[in-house]
Amino acid sequence: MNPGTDPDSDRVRRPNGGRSSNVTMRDVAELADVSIATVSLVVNNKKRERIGEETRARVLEAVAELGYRPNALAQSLVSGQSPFIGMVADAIASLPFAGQILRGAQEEAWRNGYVLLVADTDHAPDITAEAIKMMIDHQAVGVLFSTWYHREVQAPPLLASLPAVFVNCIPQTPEAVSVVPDEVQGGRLATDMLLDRGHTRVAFINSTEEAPSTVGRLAGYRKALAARGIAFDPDLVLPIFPERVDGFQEAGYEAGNELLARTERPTAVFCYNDRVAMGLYEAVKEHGLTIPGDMAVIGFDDQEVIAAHLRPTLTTIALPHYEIGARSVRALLNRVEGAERGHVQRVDCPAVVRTSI
Amino acid sequence: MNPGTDPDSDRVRRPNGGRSSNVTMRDVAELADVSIATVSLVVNNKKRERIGEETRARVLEAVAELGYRPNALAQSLVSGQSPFIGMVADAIASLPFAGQILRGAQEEAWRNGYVLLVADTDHAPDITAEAIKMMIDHQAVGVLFSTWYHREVQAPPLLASLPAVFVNCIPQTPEAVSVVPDEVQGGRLATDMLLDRGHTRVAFINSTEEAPSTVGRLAGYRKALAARGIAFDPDLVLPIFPERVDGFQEAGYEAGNELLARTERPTAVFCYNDRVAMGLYEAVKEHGLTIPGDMAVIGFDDQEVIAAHLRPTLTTIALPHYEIGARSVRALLNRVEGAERGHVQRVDCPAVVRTSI
DNA sequence: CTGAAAGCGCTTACAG
DNA sequence: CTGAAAGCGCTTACAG
Repeated sequence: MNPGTDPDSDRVRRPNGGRSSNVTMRDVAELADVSIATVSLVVNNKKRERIGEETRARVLEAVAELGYRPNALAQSLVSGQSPFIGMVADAIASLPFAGQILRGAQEEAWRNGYVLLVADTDHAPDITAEAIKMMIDHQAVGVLFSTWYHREVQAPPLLASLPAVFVNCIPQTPEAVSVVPDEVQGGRLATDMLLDRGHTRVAFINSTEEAPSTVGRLAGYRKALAARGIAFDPDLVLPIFPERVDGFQEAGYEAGNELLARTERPTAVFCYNDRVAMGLYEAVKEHGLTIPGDMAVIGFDDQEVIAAHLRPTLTTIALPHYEIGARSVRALLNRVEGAERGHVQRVDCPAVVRTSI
Repeated sequence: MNPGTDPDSDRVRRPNGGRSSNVTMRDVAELADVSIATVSLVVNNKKRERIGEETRARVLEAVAELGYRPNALAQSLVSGQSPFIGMVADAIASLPFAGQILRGAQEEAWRNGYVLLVADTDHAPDITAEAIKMMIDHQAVGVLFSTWYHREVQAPPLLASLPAVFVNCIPQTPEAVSVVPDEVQGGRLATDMLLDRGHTRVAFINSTEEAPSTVGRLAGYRKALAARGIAFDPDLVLPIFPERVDGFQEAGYEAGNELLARTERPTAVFCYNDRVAMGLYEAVKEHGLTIPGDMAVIGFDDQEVIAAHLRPTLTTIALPHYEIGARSVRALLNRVEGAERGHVQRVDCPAVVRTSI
């Protein structure tokens, strides 16, 4: 701390904007009276054996006194290793879902020494392109391209220029790697749970968009039936058109009414999602019937606001968003390392048992 | 493109990990046969007048041919200006709300040439600290500290070391700058809308936590009454304890039953939030009454899944999350510039009219 | 009109 | 055991 010999004034201090945080390795070196190379070594705890105990202590003391923290940007520059993983999502804002993916991705990224650079594109192609460019410019090792609901997508052309993994979506490109929920398994699980409780006439209110969720869940429903030797009855699957009636709840309500008007009513119904179930509840109640007594119902998605607070609370199948997020960064990192060839990874959807079945 | 004179092999190419993207300014310079300084000038479109047309064209061509993009990290290093704004949120995952804040913040950040570094802490103090450190290490110009519901917070100590703005929350520190929703205005608006429709006995089902939302909305409710010369009747505000009954819906249901059992029923009710309204709907229906005929109801939050799809659809007051996010980065940037002294900025909550009043 | 040089904050062989 | 030097990919005075 020899202030007398410290040629502090000779040094050009912060000729840059001045916006930079402050104390650099050079400051530490001067205070500890060692070279910056030495500071680097002790700060990074490298080649421990080569640094004298006394010196190391002096450096550490200086670091503490100045509150020094290495500039991560400079470190990246020299190491050539970016600390960033990009994540471009079409709608973090719309649903809690995307947030869970983000969380899973973030934690797995941190665990591996990476940091997430996120962008919400709101489906705008130009924003998507801008976001990807931004990520490339910041040297992201790769990007997670994520959608808030499971679907097929057109991969943005820019994505070809760096490692990418598709999260909750599947592009046409065969070499792509995707991580998505296992819709078939989920549909089967939902149906099995109803069947397990002795129901044999199980209806399925399914949506009509051509999507992995609609076809997958239906396939799962049929598998469950087949496994028990129950014949598939087309009359028991009710198609809904949420876009025509302004929402899933509305569609579920109508489908429910149709179901309840039948002479031979199903005793249980598997709903395409919790919103549909919410509408169905409404119909059942208007008919003076009770759930699950007169009709058992199971949903899909585990959308907390609805599922946990309907009367009765809704048993449902959860979408494994957190896990999908986490696995996506693992897949991306593998891909960066050169491992991980194109394929889609399906993650199990767990049941959340409440009181509607 | 003189390959003969290009001493390519003399240059040490990418002695780093090899992870780095690829083409550098040096590559462009060689291809265009100019110095890297020149490349820099044309790429950044600086000192235009000083670059010959012919040269500029040659450089641009090389840039295009190689697909060169500047390394943003290196640029930051030399300019001393970070492109990052940190955003630490306690729960992006839980609700759609936080996502809207993120979106608003992101767009405003991009507009100003910044990029968001986001971290979801799930309320864990150690993760919060780690996140802030990470942001400091990456030279973020400042951080947005955001909570998913409006409340008072204890500012993390680390936040003292760089410019910060509190988003959707208010710390005790007086010099802090906060951006929050205007609860009083919102409460008043909700009540006014009911009053405007001729109701005079307007109940308010309010939550009991000591929070800006509960006290603010109540204040707004009273103001609206006072402005019309309607005496405040304490019996008309029903306290609920959502944590005791496992949810707002459940609490709203119970409060609804209590209200409906009264001999002199209110004709309209302002609910603390949409979830409470959802529970109230249930109670009203069980009593064989209709909304808004027998009872008008207005909510708060505009939680899409609920508000837009209840039967009848719910009129409610929206939380201006997007705007809060956008204003927060404006405030942060001002703070970085040295302007913006400590204060709290309240953003108006707009009404979303549907069919329940 | 253009290039050489210094420098941003670091790390890593290479000497000694 | 420790320091000087080169270099990461850029930008910006300063010469010419």
